[in-house]
Amino acid sequence: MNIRLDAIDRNILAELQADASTSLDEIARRVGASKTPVWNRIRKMREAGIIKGQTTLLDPEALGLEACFFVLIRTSEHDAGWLDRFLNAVKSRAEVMEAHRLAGDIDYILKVRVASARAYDDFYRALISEVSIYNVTSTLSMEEIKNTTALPILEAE
Amino acid sequence: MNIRLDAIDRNILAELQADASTSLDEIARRVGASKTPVWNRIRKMREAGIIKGQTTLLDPEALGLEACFFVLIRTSEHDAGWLDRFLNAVKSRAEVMEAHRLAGDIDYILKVRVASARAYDDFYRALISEVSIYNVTSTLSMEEIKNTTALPILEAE
DNA sequence: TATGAAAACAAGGGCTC
DNA sequence: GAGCCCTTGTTTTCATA
Repeated sequence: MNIRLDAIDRNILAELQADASTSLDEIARRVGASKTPVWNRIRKMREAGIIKGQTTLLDPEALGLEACFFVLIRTSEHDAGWLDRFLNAVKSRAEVMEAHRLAGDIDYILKVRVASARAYDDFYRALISEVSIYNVTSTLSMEEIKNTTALPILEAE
Repeated sequence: MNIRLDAIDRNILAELQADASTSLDEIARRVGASKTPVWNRIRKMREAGIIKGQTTLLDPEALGLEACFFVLIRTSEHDAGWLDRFLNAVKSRAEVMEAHRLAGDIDYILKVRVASARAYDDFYRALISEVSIYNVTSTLSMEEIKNTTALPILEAE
């Protein structure tokens, strides 16, 4: 699983993150190598799990997803049954784009995309009816300043 | 820019989100249409801005990005100069994956991916030296429960 | 006449030497 | 690093409702 990445590998990854539809020839030209080695590097990084897959990015607003909420959750319950129900609810709902367990006084944070404030309220009611939650703060995003899928590529590991 | 999406369009988008490398033939088979109409629909949705592009998803840990922080920011300053510096700092730093302006008592939230707590501290110091911030809460993610780029495809708009 | 099936073409990925 | 093959994206043509 662990392979060391050199400067060329990192450049290839940066190109693939920027646009997955860039042709092998073009990537090879940009990183200063030729087709075969570039393709072999990509294959190795895919096998090593560094490259997880390709996806198509869509515009949320064009799909009618006008609202994005961040949900800060504090809970008093930490038993296995509660956790199972919570994880299941979070993973099964497509509105939940992201969910993290946090260190500190907030236990969980969710990022939820929905059509409207009304749709968020439906989601919220469904969630708290499935799992009891001590304290929830729902915060509407007024403006998406930045949202990138491109991970920073570190200079050296 | 605005086009109405029917059930087939939405199925196509769902397939493309799940895996952008799926071939046209395969998508056509799955949505119950043939190649030409599927291709025309994809082209239209690209022109309409619904499809924004393709990207490659990488594994953060394999890239040495072991730490993910959520940064809750309250600020006392809201003048144009401050805002410019803040937006510029956020947009130019590759560690910042996501930034939103919020409604409510937290003004901004950032999601930041870095190699370590130490690297986060470097980022944090650089940020507050560029822009003065009234109150910052930095929270480490202990576990990424869910993280998807696939937007929910609503049944009807 | 508009839509989809199907064939033709071209480009690019995957593989070998 | 050069080159081949074959899949697949892209375009055009043809048929059909």
